[in-house]
This record gives sequence, C-alpha cells and structure tokens, in this order.
Amino acid sequence: MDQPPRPPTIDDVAKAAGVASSTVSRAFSRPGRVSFETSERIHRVAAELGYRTTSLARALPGGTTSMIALAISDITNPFYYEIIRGAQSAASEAGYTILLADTQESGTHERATLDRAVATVDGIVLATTRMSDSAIRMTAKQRPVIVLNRAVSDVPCVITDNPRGVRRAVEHLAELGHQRLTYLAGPEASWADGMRWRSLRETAMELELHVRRLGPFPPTVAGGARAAAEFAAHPTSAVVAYNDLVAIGAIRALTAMGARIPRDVSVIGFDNIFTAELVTPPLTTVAAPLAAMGRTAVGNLLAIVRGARPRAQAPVTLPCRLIVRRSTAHRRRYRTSPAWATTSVSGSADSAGRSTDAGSR
Amino acid sequence: MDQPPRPPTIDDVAKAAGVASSTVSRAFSRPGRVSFETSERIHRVAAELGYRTTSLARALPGGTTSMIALAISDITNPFYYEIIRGAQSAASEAGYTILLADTQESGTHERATLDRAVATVDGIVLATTRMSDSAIRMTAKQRPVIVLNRAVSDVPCVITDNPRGVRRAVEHLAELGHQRLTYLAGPEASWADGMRWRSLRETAMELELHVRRLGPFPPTVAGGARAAAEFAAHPTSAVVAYNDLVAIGAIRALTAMGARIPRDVSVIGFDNIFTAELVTPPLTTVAAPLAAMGRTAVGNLLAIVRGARPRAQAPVTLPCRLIVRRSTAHRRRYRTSPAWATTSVSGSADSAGRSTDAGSR
DNA sequence: CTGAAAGCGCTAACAA
DNA sequence: TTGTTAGCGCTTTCAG
Repeated sequence: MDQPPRPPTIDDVAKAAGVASSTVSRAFSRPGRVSFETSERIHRVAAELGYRTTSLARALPGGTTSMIALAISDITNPFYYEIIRGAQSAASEAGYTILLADTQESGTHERATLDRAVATVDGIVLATTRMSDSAIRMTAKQRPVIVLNRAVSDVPCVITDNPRGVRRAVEHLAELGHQRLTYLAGPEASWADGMRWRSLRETAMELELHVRRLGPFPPTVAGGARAAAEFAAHPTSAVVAYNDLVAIGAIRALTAMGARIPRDVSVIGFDNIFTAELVTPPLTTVAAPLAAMGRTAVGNLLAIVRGARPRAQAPVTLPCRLIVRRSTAHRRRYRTSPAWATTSVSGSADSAGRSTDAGSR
Repeated sequence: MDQPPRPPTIDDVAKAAGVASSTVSRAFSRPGRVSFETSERIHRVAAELGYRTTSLARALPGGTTSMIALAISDITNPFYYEIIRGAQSAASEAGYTILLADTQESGTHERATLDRAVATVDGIVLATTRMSDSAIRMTAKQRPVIVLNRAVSDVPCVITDNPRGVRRAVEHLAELGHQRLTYLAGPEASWADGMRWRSLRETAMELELHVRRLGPFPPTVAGGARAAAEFAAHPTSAVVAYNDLVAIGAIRALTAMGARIPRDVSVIGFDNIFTAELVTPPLTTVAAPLAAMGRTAVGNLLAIVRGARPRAQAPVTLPCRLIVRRSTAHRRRYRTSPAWATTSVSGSADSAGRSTDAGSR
C-alpha cells in the first residue's frame, strides 16, 4: 500500500502487450497508424496496468508543456477571480493548463516565483505585475509574455481604457455637482494607479474640478479604511478610489464615522468586482471586462506560443464602462462642516488634534 | 527577434565554458562540489547565454516536479480564495508550485482535467471535488491525494466540523425563538451539502424544531435568488443556507420582495467568505478556517509526497465557529401572513398566481 | 504496419 | 575536482 508504486512506463505496457514501445507510443498519439487489433490490445493492457503517458517526458523533446503561468499579485483580491476564470477557460479550451503564481504584492517575490515557473511553462501572463519594466523585458526574452493591466514597451500588453473610464467617472461626478474630488491611491508600483491618477488630473483640469490625491494605500478593504481616516481630516464631497476594495473599505469606515454615503460623500471605485453590487450602498464603479481580459491575454499569449509574431507596439485596449449604482449622488452644500468629519474644509480648528490622530497610521 | 530562440541547453554552457555538462549540472545543483573558479566561470557564461535549468528534464529521472495540483470546482466562488491563499503559501514555503485546475462544477470535466494534471504533479489537493468516491480512490492510487471538504474512506481528508457548526447555528436560531427553519440546499454532488442537511435534521429533531429542505440550488448568488423565490411560497422565520453565496442571494431576493432581514426572516450562511461581513445586513455564518484548510491540506499532502504514511482512516477535522452578525434576530410572531410572502403559511390563496410565477425559473 | 535506434536536457554513478 | 557513461520515459526518424 505504498503510495507511489512506481507508475507503469510505456515499456511495461510494450512488454505486456508484446510490442515495441514505439508502437505503444503510436497507439496513444497517432491512432490509425497502428492496426486496429494491436491498438485494441495495447489499450486494454495499458488500462489494466493503469498506464498513463507522462506529459513530462512527452514534453521533453520539444520542450513544450502545454502549461502557461498566470502571475497575480494577490490571489485574495477579488479583482482576479473573473480574470482567472477567463484565462482558465481560454486555456483549457486550447488544451493548456494554468500554473498559478501568487506573487504576494512583491516584485522580488514575483521574480523568484517566476524564475521557477519560467522554465516549466510555454508562456506567461503577468496580471498586474509589480516588477520593473526592465525585469519584465528580461522575462519576456526567455518566454512569451503577455502583460495585463499595464503597458510596457516592447512587450505585448492587454490593458483597459483607463483614461476613458476615468473621464466617464469624473463627468458623472461633475454632473452631480461635485467640484472637489479626492483620489484614494493604490500601490505605488501599480501601473493602473499611475494611469488613473494622471487621467484624473487631466480630466479634472479640463472640467475645471479640483482634485487631490491621498495615499498610497494597500489595495484592500483595510487600505480603504485607512484612506478614509486620512480623508476625514479634510473631506471632499466626492472620492474616486483606486479600486472597488478601497472604495468599499472607505465607505465602511466613513459610515462608521457617521457619514452617510452617498448623501455626504459620493464614492466611485474601479473594476466592478463581484462584491461591488452586493455592498450597501451598491457601488458606482468603472467596470473592467475582467473575464475578457483573462481570455484575451491567454488567447494572445497562445498565439505567440504557436509562433505568431507578437505585436508589441500597441497594447490591446479593452473598453470599460461606468456602472452607476447607489454610491454616488448629488452634492449637498454644507453650511457648516460635516458633523462626521474630523476637521472641516473651512478650517474650524477645534478638532485639529483628532485630525492628526485619525490621519496617522 | 523571434520569440523563442531555442533556449540554451546545459551543453551549450558546457561547451562555452570548456567543461563537461555534468560539471555545469553540479555547478547549479551542488555548489561546493565544483572549484570556485570553475563555478564562477560557469555561472558567468550561463548568465551571458541566458541559460536556465529546465525543471522538466530535471524532473524526469526521479519524476518529481515540485508542483501540486489544486482542483477546485469553480474558481469564481469566493469560498476558495482563502483556501487557495493558504495552499499557495504553504506550497511556496516548501518550494512547491501550484497548478490550478478549475473543474467547473462537473465531475466529468474534473476527471479530464485531473487526468492531464496527474502526470505532471507530485500530488493533488481535491478541494470540493464533485467526483465519485471510487473515482477519487482511483486518482489516489496514481498520486498522493488529499481531499478537502469531504470524507472519503481510504483517502486522507481534511474537513471542517460541520455537525458542530450546524449545531451552533441551530442553537442560535432556537435561542432566538425560531421554531421552523428552511434549509436552502447546495449541489447534490456536494458532500458538505449532505453533511449539513443531515446534521441539521438531527440537531433540529433534538431541539424539537421543524426543518424542511428546498433545493438543490447552484451554490451561487443567483442560486440563492432562485431559492428565495421558492422559499417565498411557504416562508419560515429562519433559513439556513448551504453557503454564504446562497444566503446572500436569498437575502437580496427576499429584500427585493419586500421582506426585511432579519426582522422578517433570519438567515445563516456557511463559510464566512470575505463578502459576508460586507453585505447588508452583515451575514451571520458558520465560519470555516479557510486559509488553515488550504495550509493543512497542502502540508499533509507534502508530508505524504515526502514519504510519510498517509493516515487515511480518520479525516483531519478543523473546527468551525458561528459568527453572529446582523442577519439573524428574534422571531416575530405574525398574526397574519407576511405581506411580502407569495403565499402565507396559513394559506391565504389570493396571491397563489404570483406564487407560481415567483417560484418558476 | 511495426521494430530498432537515436536522442530530448539533465542527473547520477563511476572513474580518473 | 572533473570527465565519462548511462539512462529517465517518450517521440521520432529510418528501416524492414
């Protein structure tokens, strides 16, 4: 009853069936090139012995494994669920298996993980990588790589149309009468964060709104709570968060402080993760075509793996759209500073001590 | 600039460095058994050539790949996030990589996926498999296997203490004065579902409560909504859902019908997924130690892979606990049938037409 | 249609 | 410390 009892090899089958191993091989890979009877017998014997082809050895000569790596920064982030799902289905349709590489929000860790995986897979999808551009290019030299959510020159990328999404969000806020927005920033190493902030500034300038940036914060609910604490020191009537998680965390924390969302502050997130419509109030968010991103990335990767010339120049850009739910509303004009805020915009100084307190950490 | 330019082999390096390939091999795997200078030179040359060991070929002789497969029924289900995270960290600490196998809620698909993976990995964690016990045992014959969330004889398993969790849930409901509960069932092939329902019946009997079962429903928010539609035809004051997703879906649907949760009906879920505390009202749920499950499963699997004798007899049972939040409350006694229900328990027939309507789909 | 033989890239065993 | 020689399990010529 020893667990791995030396699985039978092709030679075992060959011997048992009284044929050459090459015949067995053919019987499995190229049926039709083996007489019906022989094939029959081989399969029967193989079944009895419990023989299975070893994809490892099979992959050896050509060096392809029918596996692709999917590197993601934090598997706990719901943002990835649909992406993984899309990637997974595209991969399995093409007969590929996905190797998951959780890189734990760390460029270093990511490199290490990838170094191990790189040798094993036929290609790599870097979803939200935290590595430097040059590190990415290094990796891309070794294996076909597709970068998701980030534009890196000389490497094929799949991104969403952040500028457009941001624009829609800001327009929406402007229509609701908001004049000052706060951006709750995500990780510094995040390309999307930089992109969103930049677009935000530009759009705001164009629409003559005032924006400020707080952060960086971890792209999590907890990060959102921290962001809210800082935000409360100098609130604005509207906030745009790096992603839905941060938005949700902020809404919760703000609500706990006594603010009513969206009455007191409108909040917009990014990504439209599954939880976004489940929270209260349901989150207004810039939706990314998550599953499509996964599918597209894998599709393009596989094309390259199969020999297509990567068109690294222009990143593939997928559209995103604003989903208006209940976390945004018309701006209310305060006569006095909001009761829930740590300190008012107009600067009543009596709670300044608390301000520091809440803002720290 | 062709993408895969035939990565350099160990022989290329050997030639370029003017040594035997075995020396190169040693330089990489057993440093110290090679003179400092030689090693130095080899590594330099290797770096220049961009050489990397091919784990594939390396794995060939012994047949170990340092990969383990994690098979899950639906990657979109948040239930898995923490499990994957736990598994991932345990695996990477031990130098293993995780191969993800989304089996799409289908036993057949699962077998196929596994068949491919089985040959490539050193072991397999079956998280919530939908395969039959015998199919699982077959797989277990080929590779070390750990089954999560299910007890299968002769195969090592890691489960949570469902009976205890259910008991706590029912006790909680009983304390709140509820006398009739409805169980919203999950997939028929789910072991946990059977377990929960059985425990529910037993505990209810003991505590002299009345239970009934609706379903099966898909273990999703949509499934929960469907369940709610059926439930509304003959409501009870409390419901226990197969999992948090179903609970959340039911709460949403019920709320949409005009019911107030928990005032009109108390709802309990299972798993304590990340979203559970974010929804409104925050969900009372039987929490499973998700990350610990992943860690434990991988830990035990790796122990077996390394030669430990699997103790297949008694499943490892992890504790779970009831987390009381806001979706449960004291039972209210209705004088008449609730306004929101399709049909009343006492049977006012005037809305029977609607009943069918809501119940279909 | 089938068998023999030559590797795939690397490691292990044995010499030198 | 290094080189030489066998393979690992399978696929792929190349004969027969």
